[in-house]
Amino acid sequence: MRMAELSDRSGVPVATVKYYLREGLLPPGERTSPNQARYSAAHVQRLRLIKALTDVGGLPLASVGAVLAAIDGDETPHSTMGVVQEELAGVAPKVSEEAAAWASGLLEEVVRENGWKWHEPGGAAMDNLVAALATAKELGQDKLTERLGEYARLAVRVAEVDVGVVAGLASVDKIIEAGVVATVLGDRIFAGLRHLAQEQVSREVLGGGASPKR
Amino acid sequence: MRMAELSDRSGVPVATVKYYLREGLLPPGERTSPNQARYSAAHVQRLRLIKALTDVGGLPLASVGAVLAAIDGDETPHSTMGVVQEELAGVAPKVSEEAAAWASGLLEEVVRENGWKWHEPGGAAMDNLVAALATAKELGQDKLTERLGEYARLAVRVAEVDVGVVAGLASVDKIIEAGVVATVLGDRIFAGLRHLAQEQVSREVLGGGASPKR
DNA sequence: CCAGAATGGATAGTCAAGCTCTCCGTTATG
DNA sequence: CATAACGGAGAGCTTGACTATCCATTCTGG
Repeated sequence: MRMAELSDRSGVPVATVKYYLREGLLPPGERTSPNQARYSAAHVQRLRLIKALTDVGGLPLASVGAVLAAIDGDETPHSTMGVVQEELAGVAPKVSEEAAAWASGLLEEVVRENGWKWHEPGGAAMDNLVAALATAKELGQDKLTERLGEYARLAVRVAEVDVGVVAGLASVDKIIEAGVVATVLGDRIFAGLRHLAQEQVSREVLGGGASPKR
Repeated sequence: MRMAELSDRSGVPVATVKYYLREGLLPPGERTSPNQARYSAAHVQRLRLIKALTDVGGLPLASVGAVLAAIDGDETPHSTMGVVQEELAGVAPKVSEEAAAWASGLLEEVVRENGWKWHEPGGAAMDNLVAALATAKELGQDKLTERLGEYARLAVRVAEVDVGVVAGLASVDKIIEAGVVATVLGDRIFAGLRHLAQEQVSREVLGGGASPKR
């Protein structure tokens, strides 16, 4: 297919497709003459993935580029997921030295309790978590951080489901793409479910009150 | 205190504080003369909250403004949380008509299984969830959506902890602010824990492989 | 008490992200 | 063969979130 059809099938405007080509997010089509190209179903799928990562996942295009490069590279699923997590986490906001130290200590405890281990510790995901905990502390929300252990135990349960989603897929490529999608969309889906559940539980526990306004 | 100290204690540059004042995110200080003002500890706290919502929560300033207005208004905790969820969800990405219909059906099932009810159904949180599910469908990630029920059950468990965090606080104001923080930071914290857990579980289940690259 | 720093207020400028528009010379197509 | 579509490149646009510059007051330390 050519530009117009690619644009049509993916729902992405022609000008935007050209922009993605320029930025290297979409691989060039197969040349049929010095200045004509043909695109495949893979291009449509790729555009859909880009839309999912940006619109639903909220990733900046630069991060999408990094994730796509990781998918295309022949890394292991594990290391590809590492890239996804780094990009999904983004740059952690800075917090005060002492709050960060306190948060690291708290997290350390949880890590120990759960018997987690790292070959190369750290990573943006952890930096972000530390920043979020430190921020909660700075805002004086101690109740929230006191429950970290409970959240961690539930997070393990969720992660088990996550891994179940990707395990048992046929090809490595499938596993990688499913892993990326499960991680990025999974966060949104779980957050959405949590919000719905919060409303239900809070009505049960705290009692009525008006339903939230639209 | 005056500008310089407010800026210093909150870590927000003077120019930015002035900008927030202009935008109405920060209430004006108490006048001491026609063109001088004094700020209080409440202003410092407010600035910290703004930073938390933008930096950690990733909310645009306009949404922060809406959330702050809801906090300041004398709505019930329940309706304030509704505003937070609306703003946190943002504008749901558009998806195809049929994918959305399918996702709504799937979600309907989960809602029924869990016995959830709404006075005024819908809301941005649900729109977002539907969009995320529809996107997963469009990407062909059926495994993910098949597990929705499991995720929902775990989400309820998480929500129970969430509500436990805010329940039993002394004043209504405390409950509201804690609720906002727990919702916004809670999403980040849980996502972080989930990512850490994913790495642990995937190594156990899928076996080694290199650790993700930094 | 007074020089110099700080303040509040307003306006304009900056920067990055993510497109979108316009050309242009070439290529397909009815 | 006329006209529509294409690819490629460049400039332009919009939004969001600041940042910088002025300026007329108001503080403040020696």
